[in-house]
Amino acid sequence: MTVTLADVAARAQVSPATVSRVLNGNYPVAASTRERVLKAVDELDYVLNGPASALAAATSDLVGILVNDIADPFFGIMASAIQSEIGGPGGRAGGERLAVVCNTGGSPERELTYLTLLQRQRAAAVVLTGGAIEDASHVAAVSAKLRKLTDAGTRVVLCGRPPAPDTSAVALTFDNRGGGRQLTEHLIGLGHRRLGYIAGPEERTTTRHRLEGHRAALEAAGIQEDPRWTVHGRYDRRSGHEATLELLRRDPSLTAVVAANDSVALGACAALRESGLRIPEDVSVAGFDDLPFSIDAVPSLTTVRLPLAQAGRGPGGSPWGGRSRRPGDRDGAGELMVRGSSGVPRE
Amino acid sequence: MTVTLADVAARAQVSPATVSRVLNGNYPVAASTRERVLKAVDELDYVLNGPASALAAATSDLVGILVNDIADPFFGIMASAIQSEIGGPGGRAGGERLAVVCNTGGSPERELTYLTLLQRQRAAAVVLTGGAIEDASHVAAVSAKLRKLTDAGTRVVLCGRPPAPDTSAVALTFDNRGGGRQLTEHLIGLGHRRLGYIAGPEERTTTRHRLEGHRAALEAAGIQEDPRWTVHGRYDRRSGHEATLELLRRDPSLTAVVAANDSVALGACAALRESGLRIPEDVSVAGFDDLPFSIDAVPSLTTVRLPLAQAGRGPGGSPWGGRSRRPGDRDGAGELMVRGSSGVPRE
DNA sequence: CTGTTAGCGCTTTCAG
DNA sequence: CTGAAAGCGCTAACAG
Repeated sequence: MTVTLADVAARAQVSPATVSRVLNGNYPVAASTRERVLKAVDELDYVLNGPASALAAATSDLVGILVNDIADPFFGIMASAIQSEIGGPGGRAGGERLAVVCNTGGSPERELTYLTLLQRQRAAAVVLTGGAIEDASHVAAVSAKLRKLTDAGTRVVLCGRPPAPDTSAVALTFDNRGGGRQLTEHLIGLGHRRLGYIAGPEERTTTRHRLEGHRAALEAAGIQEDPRWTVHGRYDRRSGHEATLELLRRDPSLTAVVAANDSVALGACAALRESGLRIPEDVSVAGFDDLPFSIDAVPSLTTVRLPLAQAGRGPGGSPWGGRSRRPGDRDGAGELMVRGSSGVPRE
Repeated sequence: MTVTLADVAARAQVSPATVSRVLNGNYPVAASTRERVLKAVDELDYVLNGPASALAAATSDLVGILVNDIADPFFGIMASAIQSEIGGPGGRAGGERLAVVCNTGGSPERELTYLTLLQRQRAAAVVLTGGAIEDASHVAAVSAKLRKLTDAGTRVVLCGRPPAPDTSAVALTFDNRGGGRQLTEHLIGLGHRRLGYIAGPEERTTTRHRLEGHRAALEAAGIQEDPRWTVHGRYDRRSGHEATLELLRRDPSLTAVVAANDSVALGACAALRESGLRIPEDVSVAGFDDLPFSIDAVPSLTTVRLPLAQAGRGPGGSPWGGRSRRPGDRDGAGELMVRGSSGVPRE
């Protein structure tokens, strides 16, 4: 049947404990013994039983990464960054830690379900990425779960979402508000006074922060916002397309459209073009995130670059290094990327 | 300390065995008893210990999905599709199965490492997505691993890569060869006779198949291929940019560039534009995969659409349904999407 | 540095 | 339909 640690021990003529020590490399073992054990492992083609060792040690090598949409490169890039950060050696069995990417699809229930599943697996850490849902009861439920997780020894990291109060979770945030503000300031500086805004789903922190930044810029410039200028949608291209058509219907005199993210902006560009409008001559467009494809849009997209690839490497050092973030550290700042899709308004 | 099944049993005044049966729902239990148990679970806020149950039952709910690059939507879309396919109820503990997305980064070693990790976790299933590496020793190593996995009861599914001989792995392939051929036939039909090809990394099945399709089309049209017309690179935008410059240097008379995938094609477009060439008037460009952003390129990309979102739903029914693929079923066919980036050659 | 000895928390026959 | 008991395979004190 399946080879167990005891079989290896027998073959190497040592005790099971010794084999375990060799495999985990966390305890001194004589070189000659180690070799003998390793040889036996190899000959028997032995593979450690993960559940058994997790049970005995009361921890596992799993690290859960929750994402809202795995098909969206925004999350893919973060997940990739996080994974390579934790991937290094250091896992219990001398091997790598297993990064578990879980796709919540933006659903609160699934988020909670995955958190429970991860709790059940006694995950070593869980990382929640992207904007959080702002519904009060859900926030409470998540906080409670996170508290249980940290109590059980699971490290919790929030990446791109605000800190969870009453929780020992480390938070690495992005400055969505500041980025949104910069973007709109740039457009205003160009002379725009009538700007449409395609926001993401409501009740999402990212959505709210970006929108707040936009409004702060408007206000600072003394521009009175027209309620017709804001439309909510999803974070995808299709949504950007529809929302832009809606915006145009509501107020054809808009000279700029600011989108919740780059995908939405691409959809907006398409809608504008179909409507016979030139970018940026007739309408300027701006995105957010600076995903790789944004530079290839024509004209290339003016957007805000977020340090997505630095996710998992907090300002206070890697959250995996055991050091938690020092209060006072700044958010991951956004960098305004001015490109071809924004220009001076028509007339 | 942490609540165990025994605590629940005590509170519900039943034996641990009964609690287990209620939780797993795979054994008759009196309704009144069940309720009592569920109530206790709720009151105690009990969470099943995954490792312990995996150890005792010798299986787990984990499903591993191996991807070459999680930041690439090509894989993200497939992973998402697979996850939603397996996500439904049916996991051991009545809950969802935990989909584990593992990022190999295209490295053979990491692929093997993850396979071992998954084997160690006694995964319920593993899905390998995307092109396989063709190095003989690696292929042998992977096959051996897969055989061990299936022997241990893990279901193995190959998605977008050729079947593994001597393995009971289910394979769902994409018709890369046919797609490549269609694309080039389209270009030839337009009048192109001098076509550059930016291939993916060597020793990858996807790369080889797409290239073979391209060459088959060339040959069928009686076009003698010039060795200078093919360049190998990576599956990303940057690579497409560099390769295009190289292609232009080698033979400025090229009238079309066929790229390994859409990202590469975008890079190619950028390089062409920087070189003062218009698309498609001076040079036509074609991609592969039809990722969401491709339609938003300007001009929009002529490409081949692959049924990525159907990954995990094989032609013979879902591979998760227990039914394996019937021999003779056809590959996931590619659909030629003719768009603005391809046109008749100059002159 | 190595062996012995208990469990970790759950599932699963086997009885009742 | 329910309980008792025997592990699943490994780790972690504790001695030597």
